[in-house]
Amino acid sequence: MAGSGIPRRHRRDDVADVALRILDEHGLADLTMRRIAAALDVQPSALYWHFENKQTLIAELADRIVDGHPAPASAISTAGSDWQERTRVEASALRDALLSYRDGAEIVSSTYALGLGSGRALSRLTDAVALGGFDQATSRRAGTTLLHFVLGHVSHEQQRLQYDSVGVLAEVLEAQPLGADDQAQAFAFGVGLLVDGLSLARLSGRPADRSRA
Amino acid sequence: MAGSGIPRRHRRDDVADVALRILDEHGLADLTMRRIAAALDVQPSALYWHFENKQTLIAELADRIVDGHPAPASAISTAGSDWQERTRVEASALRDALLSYRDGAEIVSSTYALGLGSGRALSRLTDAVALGGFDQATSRRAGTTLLHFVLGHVSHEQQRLQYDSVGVLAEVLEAQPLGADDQAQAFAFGVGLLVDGLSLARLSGRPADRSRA
DNA sequence: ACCTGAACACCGTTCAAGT
DNA sequence: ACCTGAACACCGTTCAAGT
Repeated sequence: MAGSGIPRRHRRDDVADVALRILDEHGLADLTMRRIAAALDVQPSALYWHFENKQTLIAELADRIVDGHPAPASAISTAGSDWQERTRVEASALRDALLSYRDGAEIVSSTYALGLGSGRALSRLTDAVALGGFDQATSRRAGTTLLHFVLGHVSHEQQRLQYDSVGVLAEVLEAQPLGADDQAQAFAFGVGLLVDGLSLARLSGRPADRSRA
Repeated sequence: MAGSGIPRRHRRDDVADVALRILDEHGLADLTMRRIAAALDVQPSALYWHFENKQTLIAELADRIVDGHPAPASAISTAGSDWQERTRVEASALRDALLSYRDGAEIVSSTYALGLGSGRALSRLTDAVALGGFDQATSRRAGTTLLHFVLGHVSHEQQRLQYDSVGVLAEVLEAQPLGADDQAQAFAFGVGLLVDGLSLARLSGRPADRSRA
C-alpha cells in the first residue's frame, strides 16, 4: 500500500513527466495540482517545492510540447533557402507538436498569452519568414500572425476531437463530421494565405497593401 | 441592509447585465457565479433558474459583446462592393467590439471553441470575403482564418493591457511598451496579409498557391 | 533537499423546499 | 415564476514543522 512509510522523493522533471501524462490521458480540465500530487503519491503542497505555482508548471509543459516535435531535418533541407516552403514546414511542424498532446494548443496558447515559456514557437516562425529578406519588424509581425493562426486553428481542432469523442456538439448548426484531412487542408489554406500575402508584400514593397485588383 | 426580507426577483436579462458589468470592471477571473449572485442580492443557486450553467451565461455575454458593436453603416457604405475594404472594416469592427469589454476576446474565443453562441462574428467575416466572388468553402475557410487571427491578436492585446496595468511582465524578454498605435498597426498588418493572400488566390485561381516569386 | 498536515479561502452545481 | 438553504465534491496556495 502506498501512503504509509517514508515519503516518496522526486525531482522537478518527475513532476513535469507525470503532469504531461495526465494531460495527455485526461485533458487540461483534469490536470489539477491535487491529481498530479496523487499520481506522485505525495501531498499537493509538495509540488510547490518544485514549481512556484501551477502556471509555471504549465509553462514547462508548453515548452516540452513545442520542443519535443521540431521540424524534421529532411523537410528543412528540402526547403533549403526557400522561405515560403520553410515557413510552411515550420507551421506544419508546430501543428504536429500541438496535436501530439491532448489540449496542447490551449497549453501553449495560455502560456504565450501570459508571457511565460521560451517563446520558441514564435521564433521558429519568425526566423522562417526572415529567410525571405523582410525587415525585422515585418518578420516578427508575420511570425506573430502565423502563431495566432496556428494556435487558434489547432485549439479549435482539438476541441472538436474532444467533443466528437464524447458525442456532444451533435445539435449545433454546422455539424458535418469534418475529418482529419479536411482539418489539414483548412490549415494549409490558412498558412498559404499568409505566405501568399507576404509574397505580395515583397513584390509591391509594402505590407498590408491597399492597392485594388 | 440587503439580505433580509423578501427575495429580489430578476429576469434573465438582469443576470446578463450585471455579469457584463462585473466582467468589464473586474475581469473574467473574478466573474464567478457567487459574485454575480451577490451583486444581484441573491443566492448562487438562483442563477441556475435563469441559465443552465456558467458556460451558457458566458455564451450570452459573448453574443452581446459581438452584436453590440457592429461595423458602422458609414464604413460599410464607403466600402461598397469592395470586398477587400469590407473585410478590413468587419475585422476592425470585430476588434473594436472585443476591446469594448475587458477580456472580451477570451469570452468570445472560448464560446466559439465550445460551439456555443450565435456565430455572428464568423458569419460577418465570411460574408465580407464572399463579396469577392469566392466559392463558399473558400469564403468560409478565409473567414475562419480571419477569426482565428482576430481572436488571437486581441486576446494577446488584452492580456498586455492587464499586465501593464498591474505592472507585471517587466522582466520578460521582449518587453518594450508597445502602445495602442503599434497594436492597431500590427492588427492591420495581419488582416492585410490575409486579404492580400486572398487577392492572389483570386488572380491565380488557386488558394494556398505554391508558385514561386 | 524534499515532504507532511492542516488550514484558508474559495469554486460550480444540485435539489428539496418555500412563496 | 423565482428564490432559499444546505449540502456535495471539489479547487490552488501557504506555512510551520518534520526527516
